[in-house]
Amino acid sequence: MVRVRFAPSPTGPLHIGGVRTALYNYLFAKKMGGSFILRIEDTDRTRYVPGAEDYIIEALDWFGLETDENPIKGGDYGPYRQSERKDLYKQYAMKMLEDGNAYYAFDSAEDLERMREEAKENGKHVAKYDATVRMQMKNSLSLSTEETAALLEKGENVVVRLNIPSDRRIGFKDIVRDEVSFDTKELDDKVILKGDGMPTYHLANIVDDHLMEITHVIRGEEWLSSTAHHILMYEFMGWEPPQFVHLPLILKPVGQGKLSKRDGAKFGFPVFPLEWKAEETYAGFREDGFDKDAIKNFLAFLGWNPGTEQEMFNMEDLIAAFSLEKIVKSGARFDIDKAKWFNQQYIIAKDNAEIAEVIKPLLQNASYMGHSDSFILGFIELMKERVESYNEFVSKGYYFFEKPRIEDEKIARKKWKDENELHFTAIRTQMAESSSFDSDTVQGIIKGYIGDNGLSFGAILPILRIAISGTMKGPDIFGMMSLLGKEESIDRLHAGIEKIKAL
RNA sequence: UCCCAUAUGGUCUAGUGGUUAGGAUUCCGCCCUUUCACGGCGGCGGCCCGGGUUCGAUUCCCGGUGUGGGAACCA
Repeated sequence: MVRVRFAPSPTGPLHIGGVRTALYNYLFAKKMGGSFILRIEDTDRTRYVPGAEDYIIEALDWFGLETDENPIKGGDYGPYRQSERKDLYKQYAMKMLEDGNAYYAFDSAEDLERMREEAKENGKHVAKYDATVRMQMKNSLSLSTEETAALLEKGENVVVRLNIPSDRRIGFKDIVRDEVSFDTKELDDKVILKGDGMPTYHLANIVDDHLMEITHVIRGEEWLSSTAHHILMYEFMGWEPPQFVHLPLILKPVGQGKLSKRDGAKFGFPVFPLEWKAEETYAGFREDGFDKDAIKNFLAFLGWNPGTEQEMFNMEDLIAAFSLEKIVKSGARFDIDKAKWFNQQYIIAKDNAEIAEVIKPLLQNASYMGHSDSFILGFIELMKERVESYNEFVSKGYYFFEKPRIEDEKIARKKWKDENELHFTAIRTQMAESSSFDSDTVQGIIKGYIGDNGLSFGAILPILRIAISGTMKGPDIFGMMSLLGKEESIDRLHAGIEKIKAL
């Protein structure tokens, strides 16, 4: 039975890279008929951000990445919040202590600082708390039993560190990267239990993954370097380690480094699934009008591909096609253009009624009230191929709900001829007299008039379009007029012509 | 600096000891549409570098370089 977990830390809003990690875990779990677990890694009390856990849950919920076990609904392996498992970790730290695989250390922040300074003076570029300095530090290895007991009694700066063996090669198999190995002399004696009694990530992680019977650890590549520590800890505990899968990181669109929360504002696109409001506000894909399925499809392809040329995948197909072996090894730059393209494709393919559910609140926010469902559905049909986000239905299609602003003044001026006055008066009269006003009828009236009077389409259509919608860009003019209705179309034609004349 | 990982058009990627190195996106052009968009067609653009093995290397080997990550009582 496959069991995987998504284990974010509630230190702020869930990053889009975290969403991808969650997605891959979910896809793998579903593919294998296994369980997908949410575990909250809140062991750092100084970085805890209220609301972050709710945000994580809401984001997963928005994407429909349902978890089988989580802090809210529980499960057979709970609790699922590490802060609630505090006592558990201590036991295992004690076990490692007893076996000599860990030791107490009593160094103060100043002691550690001094150690680092000295290392630097000795020409070392990296200062690690390891076998080379271990015996010069204040710990249960360097101190006598009595001294140790006294310091333990005092209780200041007491941490538990891993006793990393020297001269060993720790190797493991990563499903994406194959064999990876580290020399233990590169590894530091990591703190596993902190002064406040909380475990660090490393301890909590292996204890929980073991206790929760996690079979595959699918996480970001930033963890690759500490995996040797984890393997060693599984060994110390006599536990079977899970399979490891380190995902390539998502990089900035341009420049150096991984995608960060600042990049959103910098490049003008969201890097978070949902909007996050704190001292600063960070944009969210949802609020920016992205479709959740489009984002999932986009994210799935950032670091993975099925090896075929298909790239539009619904969840079911994605689950069927997904495999850990096809995960790409190198980091992927975040490309918002690709995300927008996926979004547009999804909007076009989406059922109008479904789109209506999403955009109705947006229309309300813009104070566009009181429109019938059929009007909204007709509006969606006309606009869906012309927007790349849900929000653009409102920003680009505003003139379906209020009087248009003349945007293409230059074209209007250029196309305006005095005789248009006469033509449009005649057209208005014909429209007023028409008993029906469907798209074909409107088209018949306009084209008929043009034909009967030996005019060119170019003499009439651009002015008509600008009068109705204010812009040269937009859906089929006859469809728009029909949807707007006879009264409104005639009114706009009249008012529009007056405005154009005055330009 | 050390360790680990990684390297195919601008970006996301497929793939191979002999291929015109494929797809997607972006950009450009044409067609469709007397608008825009969608769609269709076409184009620009690529195997990190240097050695070696080989009849032949983008592919295998060695060495560089670039890039990413890590080197916390953070995750």
